[in-house]
This record gives sequence, structure tokens and C-alpha cells, in this order.
Amino acid sequence: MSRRPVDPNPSFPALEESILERWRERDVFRESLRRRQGAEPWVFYEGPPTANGRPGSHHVLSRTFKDIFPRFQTMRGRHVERKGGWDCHGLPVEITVEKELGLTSKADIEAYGVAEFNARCRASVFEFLEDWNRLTERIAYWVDLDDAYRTLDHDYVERVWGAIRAMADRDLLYEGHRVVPYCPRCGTALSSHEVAQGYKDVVDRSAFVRFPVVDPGSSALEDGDVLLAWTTTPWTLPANAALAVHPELEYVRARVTGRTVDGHGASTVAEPETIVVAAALLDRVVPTTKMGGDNKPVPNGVTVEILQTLPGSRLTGARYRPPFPFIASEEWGPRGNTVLEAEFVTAEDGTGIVHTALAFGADDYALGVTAGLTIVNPVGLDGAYDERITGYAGRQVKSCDLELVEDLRAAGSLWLDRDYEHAYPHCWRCSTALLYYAKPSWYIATSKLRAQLTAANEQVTWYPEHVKEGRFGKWLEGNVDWALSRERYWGTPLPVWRCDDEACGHLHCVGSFAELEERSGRELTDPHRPYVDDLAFACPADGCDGTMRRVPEVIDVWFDSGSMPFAQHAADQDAVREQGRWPADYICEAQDQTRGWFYSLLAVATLLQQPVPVGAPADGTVRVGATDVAARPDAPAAWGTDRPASEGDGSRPATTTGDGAVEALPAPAPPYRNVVCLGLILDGDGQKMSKSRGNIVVPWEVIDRYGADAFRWYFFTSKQPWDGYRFSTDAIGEGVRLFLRTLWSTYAFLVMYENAAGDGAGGRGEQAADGDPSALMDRWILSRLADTVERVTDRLEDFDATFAGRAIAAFVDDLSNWYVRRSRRRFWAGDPEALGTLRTCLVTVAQLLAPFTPFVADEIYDNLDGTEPSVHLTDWPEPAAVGVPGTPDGRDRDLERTMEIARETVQLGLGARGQSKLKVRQPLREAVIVAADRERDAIERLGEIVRDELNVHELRFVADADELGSYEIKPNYRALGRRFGKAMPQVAAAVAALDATRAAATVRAGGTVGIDVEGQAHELSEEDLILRMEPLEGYQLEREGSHAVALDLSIDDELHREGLAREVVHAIQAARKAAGLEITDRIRLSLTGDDALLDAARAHEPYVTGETLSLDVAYDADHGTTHAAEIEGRGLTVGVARAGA
RNA sequence: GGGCGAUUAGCUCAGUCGGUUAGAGCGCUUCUCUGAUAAGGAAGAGGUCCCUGGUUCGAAUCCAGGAUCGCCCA
Repeated sequence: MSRRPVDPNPSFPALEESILERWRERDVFRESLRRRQGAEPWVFYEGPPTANGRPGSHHVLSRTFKDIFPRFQTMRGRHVERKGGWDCHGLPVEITVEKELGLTSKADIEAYGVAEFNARCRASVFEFLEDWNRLTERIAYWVDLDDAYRTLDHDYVERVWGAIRAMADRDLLYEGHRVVPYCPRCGTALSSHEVAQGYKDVVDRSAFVRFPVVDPGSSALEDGDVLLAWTTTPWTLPANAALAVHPELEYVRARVTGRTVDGHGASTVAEPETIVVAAALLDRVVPTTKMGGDNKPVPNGVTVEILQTLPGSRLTGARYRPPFPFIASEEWGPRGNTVLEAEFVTAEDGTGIVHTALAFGADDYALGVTAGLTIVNPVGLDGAYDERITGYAGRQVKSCDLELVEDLRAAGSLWLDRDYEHAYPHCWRCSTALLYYAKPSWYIATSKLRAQLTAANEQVTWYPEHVKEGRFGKWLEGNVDWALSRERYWGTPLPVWRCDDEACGHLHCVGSFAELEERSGRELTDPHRPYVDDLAFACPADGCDGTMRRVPEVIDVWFDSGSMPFAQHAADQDAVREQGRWPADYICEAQDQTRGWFYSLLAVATLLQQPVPVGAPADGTVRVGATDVAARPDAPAAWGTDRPASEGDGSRPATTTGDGAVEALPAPAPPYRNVVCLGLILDGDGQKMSKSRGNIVVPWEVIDRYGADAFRWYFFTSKQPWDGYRFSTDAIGEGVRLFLRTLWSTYAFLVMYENAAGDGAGGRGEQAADGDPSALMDRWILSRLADTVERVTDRLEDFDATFAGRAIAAFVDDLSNWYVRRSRRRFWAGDPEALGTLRTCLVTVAQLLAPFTPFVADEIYDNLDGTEPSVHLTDWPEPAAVGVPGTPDGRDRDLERTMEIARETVQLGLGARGQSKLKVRQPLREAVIVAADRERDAIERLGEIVRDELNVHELRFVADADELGSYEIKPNYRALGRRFGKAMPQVAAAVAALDATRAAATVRAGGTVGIDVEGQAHELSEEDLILRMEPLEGYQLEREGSHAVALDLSIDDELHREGLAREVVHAIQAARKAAGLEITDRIRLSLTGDDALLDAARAHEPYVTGETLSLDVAYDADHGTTHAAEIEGRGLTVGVARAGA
């Protein structure tokens, strides 16, 4: 058997490229699926990215995590279908195209032509598809990109329609008028999960504004009183319709004098006036002190006299003069520009009096409806004031804030203005500040199903755990209806048709293309706008001869991706469930998907599992009012389940049947069982990576420098993935050096000696008798291997790549730095047992590593075993099969423990060596070891290793520390605490009072010692006490617990000669290296120089020649290349000549 | 303002059920081993376990409050 020679210092990136080539040739990915055809499925869903931008490091993170567990489960025997997918629709695409074409508004797009615009969008979606495909392959994310689903495909769109129709049939789809977050640039409302993406900290100008009372009406106010209200959106002031107060909150009328106002560069003292604000906020609105020089408040000359304290209910009805004259009070209706009462008012901030602009806030809108006000909206859909706002018409409202405030100042209506820093929502794609705006929009009534959503979430295992009850659970509890529609162009069209006879207004939801073609009598060539908009049909309502035309909206792209479990297979949810493709065993995305894909998947799946309510037509008719907000408090009987999960058994919502009987519904199944939720990637300084900061780590930089395996290994093992990464190219280099290089050199080492040994190297520690240290080393490393297989399997089953990877790293460290190092001579000699054991270890490690670092794992497997075309086609290893032969689980735990003790002894001995300042190369007579019986047995069993590592001739055991030191004993709190609890201090005192030396001797011999606590006698055994050695003067001793090693430091002539011989060997090896000889070259050796050195060499000649592969040695001539050395100040000339040369 | 998470050595991170000397890797200093290894080993320097209170015989760990940072929401 001959292995490919291994470059000890390879270029991993180049190596990976060659392995990719091999995978292509051998068609490994497809073969891995073919071999599991018919096996139990393990379902994975790819959350579709949008390919209209280049992939970044965070995509490498998610794609490597999407890869590792499917690879693992495939090796475990499961069939893991991995269908790729692309998210194609939506604003991001439209915005890209708008920029390309120089369009800036919806009007521009329509002028340009929707057909052509959408054609451009379709092309743009896949602009960077090649980059994505190339990176995906290069980082070894195995996913089927050839048969990827695309949300724009004909079949896909049809299945999304089917889902929407199913919701309409369940009375869950409705058109509502609501104040919604609205992007004036994009001209569309945003859903709550889109709003969630776009909060930014901004500074707005906030204003405290005077509203002088002009008619107190029935209130307790007086003419000329000034109501103060606060707003952070001055642009809404021209549309002020009313002021709101809380009826039970306490307000004051207060006389303010001596107040200084800054106006246009001058400070003037304002006229005394009577203001009205919430009592709790008076001090903040009118401070009467300022900070003095020594940080103590001093009066600022303002006086405030409280004239009257009164509840909000005494304020209502007063009429005031609005700050701007643009809209006449009458236009709002009889109660326009009066004080109204509202429960939502608080005394948290502002003045306790709330400026109300009906169209621009949810609370405002609701209040307006309650008070019977007429909605007047002076702001157009383009976000600009209309002609009613003289002087500002046509301007974007947000940009008018400062000027409006100045107008107020000039008019004397401004009490105070101040910069106000807060997080304000912006459009997640175009960054325009959103407006809250009353408009009609289509909704899915998800909030009715809060309990069901929560019940479904209950069945999901989240990584990390806290997401379930925390971020995601809380989000579900606060669920609001899903704003589904978008007034845009490039998206799945909302399949709702409306009768153009206004008196009729019948609504119909189309559920399939066939239905539409049948009703319209025309062929649907492309389900996108504008083609779909051309298909109309006759109104199905009785006696109506109107025409049904599609509503103009498209839908939220999150509904597209939330439908992927079934739409990707052009089937419905029940069908994919039948096929075993639902639910997913595993999905993985970054935490920002909590309100994105994680939510849309759950919502769609849950909604589709709801029953059709009794009495619902379920023929596509959208029942107006069946689910509208107005009807919410007492929604149709079939949905009498709208209550929080805390009430009753929330996981088993009930539905009422037609006759009023209540039926328990099973909790809906979630669309995924396990979710790994990844954290954010930050740069090396903890800053969020962003293009504008220029701190992006481009994936290709890392890949070209360290390779994809290094990249993956870093993500898997450096920390728990949900904690987020502080990440730089350099951080990855460390992982390469520590792990991949160590692994690689162990592998290269094996191949070198296997090739040197020639054929016949086999075996795996079966033959050698126990007691032979070689056999023990083999047994030990195999036991560790079995242990590692077990742990890695367990961790990967639990979606824990971090600790699985670290367990492999710990094993490779043991393998390289203990097993191989201790076994070097056996490899030089071509010992088949050693070669076989190491090969078993490395082949198994390659299998364990296959999901982590698929390239290097496959290279090692292919060269060392190669039974299968790839390691990725092998079955996951079993501990018993790769571990210690003849054991049930491959383990020899006793030996593992024994080795631990021996290594601990070596560590202690080397510590003593270090303290003694005697080089390890100098042999010593003996090491004196203090050890209990168990430890002594262990150390004796592996005595040869201990002697060799410490370079001592003998090990001498002493059972007691008497001759080396004395014992100190302490209570073992962990053991005794449970037993004695509160009495621990007395126990500690009693232990301290014991004769330490005697007590130690007793318990070490297996006996017990008695103590007295609160009059009760108790026996303590060895486990109850911690023994600690105190060294005596004059001994070089290292200790750990009850275990210690001392060295005899006396060196006689013989030991000295032996030490010199080792120095000579060291010098010869240096000479060999300097002469450029191969490791396996035999030499002829010559030594000349100092007599003491030559004597030492002669005395240990077999050792010297054996270690240096010398065929003979001459002491009187110089052979070949000579090399001068100095040992303890003595000169030596070493000559080496390649034998036979 | 609310929710979730984090805070341990210069840096990156572990830390089990609460147990009395808080660890590892990197980096630094000194020493050492070595014919697979850019590696390995020993020793050293380096700690207010974010702060304050509480529970407990005992707190990095549990509880409460606060600080700072991050994310999410209003």
C-alpha cells in the first residue's frame, strides 16, 4: 500500500480547490442523497436569500450552519433533501431597478411602464446569482442550487394564492382602515416586522406649544388660559384636531412669571401667563431653579403659583385656538379643536396634554373615531403637504419641522423647543423616515390566533433556549394583524378581485390560476402585474352585473417565504405533510429573522391549520366585516377563542359549533422543530460591520488566505453561534494554526512512516499483551477515540457544533501531543500496531470532522482509507467499532483514568525539574512519588512512560508524605456541606483541630476519623477531607492535592556521562539536520574533540548510534560534513556522511 | 419607556448542582524538550468575576436594584 506523499506545509485553499474538483468528478453530493433514497427523511428548509447583492461574511456564517447538521444527519443514515431557494420579489429589487433607471416615484414607474419595469426586476433579481453559487460551492454548503425554488415562479405564486384563499375561506383576510407605518418614498405601508428592521436613532425637534383657550365651554378653565402640549413631530401641528387629557389625571392651572424666552438672538422676559399642564410634570415644564456654580440648584427668577388643581375631566369641552390656521375648526366637526378625554394619556413625558392629529397616529385615529371627528388629511400619499397648507404645499412633511417651529416662535405660540433624540422607524430598504398614516390596507387576522401561535411555538426547540419564551414568545404575545398588502409592482399580486359597482363592492379571493382562467375566460400568461390585472370577470353576486377587477396591491414578500414549505414543492401544506416534507427538523437563520422568516413560517403554517368556521361560504367570497377590527371584541362565534394563552388552557383553544357547543381543537403543529438562531457578526473592535464603516470582512479574503475549512472551523468552535462574533481575518488564522495544522502534521507523519514501512502495516492493538506500555498507549488512545465519537455524536444531535468541535480538538491534541509523541520510536521502527492505531484514529477523526471541515476531512480519508469515493459517503462511526476491541462501548475508562494520573505525575515531575534548574536531558537517579494506593497502581502500570518523560532511572513510591513533607487537611465543603449545612463552621473548626498527619494517614489507609459537632459524633472518610502537602525544606517537590513528586538531585559520574551522551546525540542530530540529510538516511559518524565527551559517547555507544542511525562511529577521523558543537564548555566536532554515498 | 441578552486575565473565551487556591488558548517574560509539527512542556507576571444590597454555613454562580454595551420593540 502506498499513500500519496503529504506536503507537511500545504496551502489549504489550493488543496480545497482540488477536492472540489474531485467532488464534481465523483458527483459526491448527489451520490450522498441517492444512497439515502428511501431512508427516514430529516427535513431541512433553506431560508431564501435575495441574490441581488453580493454575499457577505454573515452569509458564510448562516450557510455553514445550514450545512453542518444536514451533513451529520446524512452520515447518520437520514435522507436530507436540501432544496435551495431564492427570494425574488419585493421592494429591495424594485429600489435597485429604480436607481438603475433613475426613477424616483411611483408616478415615474407608471410612466415608464409596469410591464417593462417588472421585466427589469425579474432580470435584476439574479444579478449576483453567480457570486452566490460560486461562494456557496466554495464554502462547501451542500444545497441543490440547480433545482432551487424561486418565489417568482408560476407554480410558486399559484401556491401562495392558494394559501391566501385558504385564509379568506377562514375569514382571516380583511381590508381595514388603520393608521399604518407608511413609507412615502416607496408609497406603501409596511408590516410590523418590516418596521422592526428599520429603527434608527435620530434627533428631531420637539416643541412645547401654546394652545390658548378661546371658549372654556363647560370646563373649569378660563378664557386666556394656555394649554401646553408637547410633540416630537411638529409637522403634524398644522393638522391639529384636538387635545387629549386623561380624565382622572391631576392637572394644574399655574401662574408663571419671570420666565426668560430666547427669541431671535435676544432674551426677553415673557409676560406672566396662566398655563395648564399635568401636576406631575409642572416642574419639568417650568423649572424654577438652575444649576449653580457648585452644582447646587439655585433659583432662576421664575415663580410658579398654582392657582387650581383639577382632574382632567374638568378640562374637557374647552375650545382653544390651534397653532396654525390652515384647517378651520369646523372642518373637524363640532368637537374640533376642543379638549377631549382619552385613556391613553399619561404623565410620563411631555405635559400630560396630548396634541392629536387624526390621520397620523393609531391612538389619534381611534380617538377621532370615538369623538365623531371628521378625518381631514392634508398630507398626500407622496408624503407632501397638499395645497391647503399654504407655503408648505408640495414639500415633504418631515423636512418642514424646523421651519414650522420657527413659525410658531414668531407667532408667539412656542413655549419651548428642544432637540429630542429617539429611535424612529425608517424604511428598511430606502431609509426614508416612515410616517404613521391612516389608509386602507389588507390584513391577515393573526392576532385572533395568538393562543394558537403560542401553542405552536411551545413545540419548537430553540437554540438558544431563551428565544422561545423571550424574544420570539414575547413577539407572539404582542401579535398584531399582519399587514399583508403593498401598493407596489414587483411582487405576488394579492389575488382579490372587487366588483366595480360601488353599490355592490363584492370581494372575491381567487385560489388558483385555473379558477381565474375559468372565470375570466382568458389565459394567464404571467401571474405578475400588469398581466394579471387585465383579467376581469363578471361579479358573482346575485343580481349584480358589475365587473370584478383585481385590487392593485401586491403582497408582503415575507408571506412568499413563509409559504416555502409547500410552495417550493408546488403543493399545499397537507400534501407536503403527507410526503414527509413537513415540518422541518431544522432551520437556521440569524436572529433578525425572529420577526421575519421565523415568524412568517409559523404564522402561515398555523393559519392554514385552522378549521373553516361553521357557516362560512368558503367559496372565495371575502366577507366584509367578518374579521374587521371594528368587529374584533366579539368576532364571529367560530372564532370565540381570541383570548390570551394565560386564560384557561391556551394550548387547546376551543371553537364553538353552530349550536353553541364547544369543541377542543388540537394545538397546531409548528412548521419547524428545531431552530438555530445565529448572532450578529461584529468586527474585531466590536463594531457592527457595514459598508459605510468600511469594516466588512469580504469572505473571499478569508477563503483565499486560510481556506473555507478554517472559516467554518472558526464559526463552529470559537463560541456559541448565537452570542455573535467579534471577527477579523486574523482571528481565523489562530484556529488554523492550533487545530488544522496540528491535525495535518499528525496525518503527514503517519503517511511518511506508513510509506517508509511498506506493506503489511495493519492491526489495531489487538495482539500486544496487556502490561506492554505500547499496547496500553494504543488502548488508551482508542478509548479516548470512542469517548470522542460518543461526545461528538451527542453534541451534534443537540445542534451543538461548538462543544462537538471542541471535543474533536481536544482529541487531536491528545493524539498528536501525547500518543504520537510518546510512540515516535515505534513509528520509526514501522510498528504495525502503532501505524494501524494511528490510522484508525485519523480516519475516524476525518469522519467526525466531515460535517465541520469537509475538505481536509475528505483529503485525509481519501488517502488513508478511500473505501468510499468520499468520507461524506461513509456511515457515521460507532464508538464500539472504532474503540478498544473487546469492550461493549469501545472504552477502557480505568485506563483513561490511569493515564490521567500518570500524566499528572509527569506534570508534577517536570515542574520539579523546572524548579531544580537541571535540564531534562540530564538523567536522574530516582523520582520519589507520594501517592495513594490507587494512584500508585496507576503510575506503576505506566511507569516506563513516567520514567522516560522525567528522564529518571527509578520510581520510588512512598505511601506517606512523612519523609517529604507534612499534610494539611481541610474539610471538603462540597461533600460535607450537604451533610452538615448550617453546622459547617463547627465542622471546619473540628477538622482544623485534628492532628493532620495522623488523620491523613488514617484516611489514606481507608479508615475514618471522628469529629464531634454539637455533641454528636461523626465519622469522616477520605472523600470528606482535602489533603494537601506541605513540603519540607530542602526537597524539590511539586504537589497537587495528595499527590506529589520529588526528585533526587544527586548526580554521580555515571549519570553525568549519560547526560553527556545525550548531549552528544543532540549535537549529532543537529549536524544531520545541518547536512541536509533525510530522516531515514543511515550515516557514518565521526566524533573528535574533548575526551570527556568522547568517553561518554563510547560508554553509551549503542544508544548514540541507535538514536542517530549511525552504522559505525570513528573517534579518530572526520567523516563527510563536519559540525562543531560545544557541550558544557567542551568542544566536539561531529562528522556525518551518508552511508553508501 | 419596555423586552431579551451580555459583562470573568492585555485579547478571545470556559466555568457542571452554590463548595472556600476562578481556568484555558493567544500575547508577554524565563526555562526546557524535540529528526512529524510555524508545534510540545514547566514556571512567572497578569483578576474589584461590572457595582450595591439580599438569600445562604458558603455566591463568579441564586434573588433584587443599579451601571455599561448590544439587539429588538414602543
